[in-house]
Amino acid sequence: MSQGHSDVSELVTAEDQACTVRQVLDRVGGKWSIGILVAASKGPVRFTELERSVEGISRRMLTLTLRQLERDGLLVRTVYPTVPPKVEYRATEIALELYDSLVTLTTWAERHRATIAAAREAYDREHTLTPVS
Amino acid sequence: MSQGHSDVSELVTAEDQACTVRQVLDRVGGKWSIGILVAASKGPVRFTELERSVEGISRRMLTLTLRQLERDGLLVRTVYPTVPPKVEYRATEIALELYDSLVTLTTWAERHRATIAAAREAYDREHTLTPVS
DNA sequence: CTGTATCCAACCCGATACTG
DNA sequence: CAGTATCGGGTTGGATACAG
Repeated sequence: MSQGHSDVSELVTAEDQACTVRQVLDRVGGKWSIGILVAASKGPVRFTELERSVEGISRRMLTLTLRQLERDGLLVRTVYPTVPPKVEYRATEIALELYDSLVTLTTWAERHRATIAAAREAYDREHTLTPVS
Repeated sequence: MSQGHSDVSELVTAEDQACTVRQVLDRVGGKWSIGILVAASKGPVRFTELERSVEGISRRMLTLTLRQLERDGLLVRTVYPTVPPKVEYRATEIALELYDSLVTLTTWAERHRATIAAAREAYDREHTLTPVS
C-alpha cells in the first residue's frame, strides 16, 4: 500500500531528493562497491582476503574501489610495515549505517522478486513477437 | 551507533545480500532512473512533461530509461490513440515502495554530508602533496 | 603481500537527424 | 506529440605484466 510516501508538499523534496539519491549511488553504484562494503562490514579484512571473498574482482578494480571508498570515508586503511606488507581495511561507522540502510532495498527486492520477474516476462513476450506480420 | 546491523549469524546474508542490492542498483543505478521515478511518483506524466521536468535528459535516454523501467514493472505506459498521440506513464505500487526505501538513503546522505566532505578533503590533501620528496 | 601501469573492449550516454 | 536511427566520444572495467 505504501501509504502515500510523505506528501509534505515539497519542503525540499522532489528534485533535491533525486539529486541526493544520485550522490549516494555515485558512491556505491559501482560494480564492486557493495561487495567490498559487505565483506568489510564483518570486521577488518586484508587485501588478499577481499580479493578472494569478493568473487570475480580483479586486482585493479579492487584497488580502485578501495581507494574510492576510503576517500569517501567509508573505509579506513591501515598499513603494518612488516616484512611481508600487511594492510587492513575496516568499515567506518557511517559505512555500517549505510549498510543498514541498504537492507531496506534488499527487503524491497525480495518482497517483489516474483512481481518483477513476471513483469519482465510479460514485457519481453509482448515485445518479441513476430517483428513482421 | 548503528547497533550492529543485525548479527543473525548469516542466515542468508553476506554474499547474497550484496547480490540482491546489486540487482536493485542495476535497475535504478542509471543516470536518469531516479529522476524519472521521482517525477512519475507524483502522478501520471506525459512524455514531454518528463522531458522538461527531468532537467538535462535527452530524448533518446528518456525513451531508453522509460522502456527499462517499464520492463521491470516500475512504470506503466498507456497510449491514447488520439490525433496528436498522447502517452502517459505512471508509477506502479512497487515503484512507490521503492521510492520510500530510497528515502532512507537520502537521510543517510544528509546526516553524514559533512563527514563525507571532510573525509574527501583530508584524503585529497593527503594524496596531493609533493609527489616527489 | 599489496599494489601500479598499460592496453583494450564494452558500454553508457549525448548530439543530431528523421518519422508516424 | 512521441518516438526511432545512427554516429561518436567518454568512462568503466577486464587482462596482463611489472614492482616495492
